[in-house]
Amino acid sequence: MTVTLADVAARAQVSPATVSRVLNGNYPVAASTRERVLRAVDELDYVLNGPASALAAATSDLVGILVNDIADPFFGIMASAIQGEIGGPGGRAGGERLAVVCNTGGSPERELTYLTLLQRQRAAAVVLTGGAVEAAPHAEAVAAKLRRLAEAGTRVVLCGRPPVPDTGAVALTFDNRGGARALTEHLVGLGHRRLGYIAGPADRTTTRHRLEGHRAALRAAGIEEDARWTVYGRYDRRSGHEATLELLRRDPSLTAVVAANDSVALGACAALRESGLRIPEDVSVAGFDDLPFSIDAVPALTTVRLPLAEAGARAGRIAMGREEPPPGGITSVRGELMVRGSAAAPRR
Amino acid sequence: MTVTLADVAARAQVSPATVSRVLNGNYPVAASTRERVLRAVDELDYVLNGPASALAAATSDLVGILVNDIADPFFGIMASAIQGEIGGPGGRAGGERLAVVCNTGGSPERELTYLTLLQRQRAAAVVLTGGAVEAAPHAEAVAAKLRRLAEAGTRVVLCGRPPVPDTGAVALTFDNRGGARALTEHLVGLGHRRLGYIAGPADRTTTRHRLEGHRAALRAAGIEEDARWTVYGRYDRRSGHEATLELLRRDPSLTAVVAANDSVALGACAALRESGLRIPEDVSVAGFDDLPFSIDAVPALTTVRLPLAEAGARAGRIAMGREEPPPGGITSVRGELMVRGSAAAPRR
DNA sequence: GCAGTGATAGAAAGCGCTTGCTAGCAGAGT
DNA sequence: ACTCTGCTAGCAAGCGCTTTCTATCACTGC
Repeated sequence: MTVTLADVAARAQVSPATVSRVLNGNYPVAASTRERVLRAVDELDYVLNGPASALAAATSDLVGILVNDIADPFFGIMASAIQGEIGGPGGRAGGERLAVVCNTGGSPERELTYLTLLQRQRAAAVVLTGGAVEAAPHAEAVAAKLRRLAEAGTRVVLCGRPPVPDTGAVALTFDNRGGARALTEHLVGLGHRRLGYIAGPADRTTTRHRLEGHRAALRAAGIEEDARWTVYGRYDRRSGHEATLELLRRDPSLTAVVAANDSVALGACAALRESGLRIPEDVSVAGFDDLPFSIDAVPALTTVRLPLAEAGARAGRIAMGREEPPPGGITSVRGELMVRGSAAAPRR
Repeated sequence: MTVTLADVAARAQVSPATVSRVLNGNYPVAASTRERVLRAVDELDYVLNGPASALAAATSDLVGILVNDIADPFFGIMASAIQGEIGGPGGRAGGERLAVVCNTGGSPERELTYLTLLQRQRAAAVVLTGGAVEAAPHAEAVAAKLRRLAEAGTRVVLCGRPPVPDTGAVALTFDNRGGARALTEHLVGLGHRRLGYIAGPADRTTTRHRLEGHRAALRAAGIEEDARWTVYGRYDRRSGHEATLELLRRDPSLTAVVAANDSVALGACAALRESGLRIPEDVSVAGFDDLPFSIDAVPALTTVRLPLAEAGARAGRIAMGREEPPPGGITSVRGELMVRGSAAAPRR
């Protein structure tokens, strides 16, 4: 029923071996023969059987990209950049590879299961993006999985994610700590002394690093920490909205709200406005990531731009073996402070 | 080097066949035997060889999701919902399936290539999302591909995409025409008579349908069309920005700008503001899709909400054979007009 | 004119798994 | 006691491809 290599071979009057070689192009085949084979392929509308080929060759052309939330442009932009370099169809990369993105939804179990699924498919490479869950049992399970993948010849790249020692995984880490620190320093420089902070989920590396940067800036400015000023939530708008109301309840005198990311900041803006507060006159707001919509907020969001596309592209190239990994397999990618209208000197 | 079924079998003192049956669970195996096998699997840290299994069983557990732009939440939200139902890891679906999203970037060639790649992998199902390219040669090529996929037993579902006749593909289509019409009717009802329209790429079904709906509303209101009022662009913010400046140049007396989607609308807002125009006092703006950030625009965007998550979930279930396809394999999903602050009665 | 040399093509042995069919065996029925 | 039946487990034949090794053939050079 379905066309096989043998059918093509018969039609082209050559052996299956020859057809295989024409298709893979890694063995000399006379031009005339090649043409005959190609014609037969075309006429029969033959499509290689991926599993069979992967089995025989002991390699596959699958590349997995793990993201925490595919509906979040933060990941979408990275995934897009990675995929662009993987080649996938249309990429300038050589053999066509199937770059697939897997949505973990931030769940550690799903992450692990996807990793297993990818291992099962004998993926050529795997790129993990975004913050990792820090809880020890999970972190260790992931490390073990990555080690095993590497052993099986799968290239592993971490993009915007902290290094995982002893796994052979290349890490392009975002300098969340530094970016957050610069951001808060900017606010402090404007004169803010009472700053609320809306953090992400408590067990994520990204959350911790950004919070650490924020606190480092406060400490450097001699501002004493107030436990009421930090609220944990999720990385979405809704969470920013809720958390802001909570912050306002805890301390109505806050002059600035620093959000874990831009979506959260947007939710914060909405909550502030609903509370009758003007931005930035009454309360300044700052985000993180500088996603495309952030510049359209009114006022435009002061935030930290992360080179998502660049980092993704680089991760993609490294995953494809088209670029040298950084020395030591680890490098830190810095963000850039984007000063815009949502943060100004406090007036109260 | 790598552990195989045979290794597990040896360790559990059973035949490979038995191990396979334990793992697939579709054949009676005595409880004691099963347990012994499972223990061996665990001890050896065995991971099934996907390609081998797919080859032997002539099926795979891969489900492909094609999106036009993975960095666009419009697709991200649908993809997320689809993936949630596919089961993937963590889903309540039975056997674990690898739901993968493929980013075509809106390119017809890539779309075709991904389809081939998926066919090559003998995917269990494929879900195509978003508008299709209408150019005849391409549309036909896609139709042929879908037909072939269906023949090979791959379930094909179109989500937010027009039906493709004679392919056996199930279609959950968005009623873009109706939504657009309702939106423009709303604006016209507010008193607008000179409305600019920023369309998407000219060859997309989505673009055409929305534009048709818009024009139908104008016609119904007896408003004569002006060719200057329509500008084509892409589905992104930047395009909205540029197109708006162009519209303003062509006819500074416009009182409303209707955008192809919310991102475009955001760009339009920015351009209007830069041009010294207030929203909605001087110019009303309307979007489409109602993405999460749209409510945070200032003023909040009047737009048409598309049930992206619901449609995606349904598409996912159908792809998994867990829900009956709609009668005739085709159904239209309606949008809902969201009246918000960005559109008001014209003042000039 | 004959061995030597390259260039091409074929034969065949798997790759690791699934599954139809068969075999063994214990308890049930007569 | 003997066949029948139902439950398990094993055998072995592939699934469709890649790749090593070998064979063939046309030249080349002496």
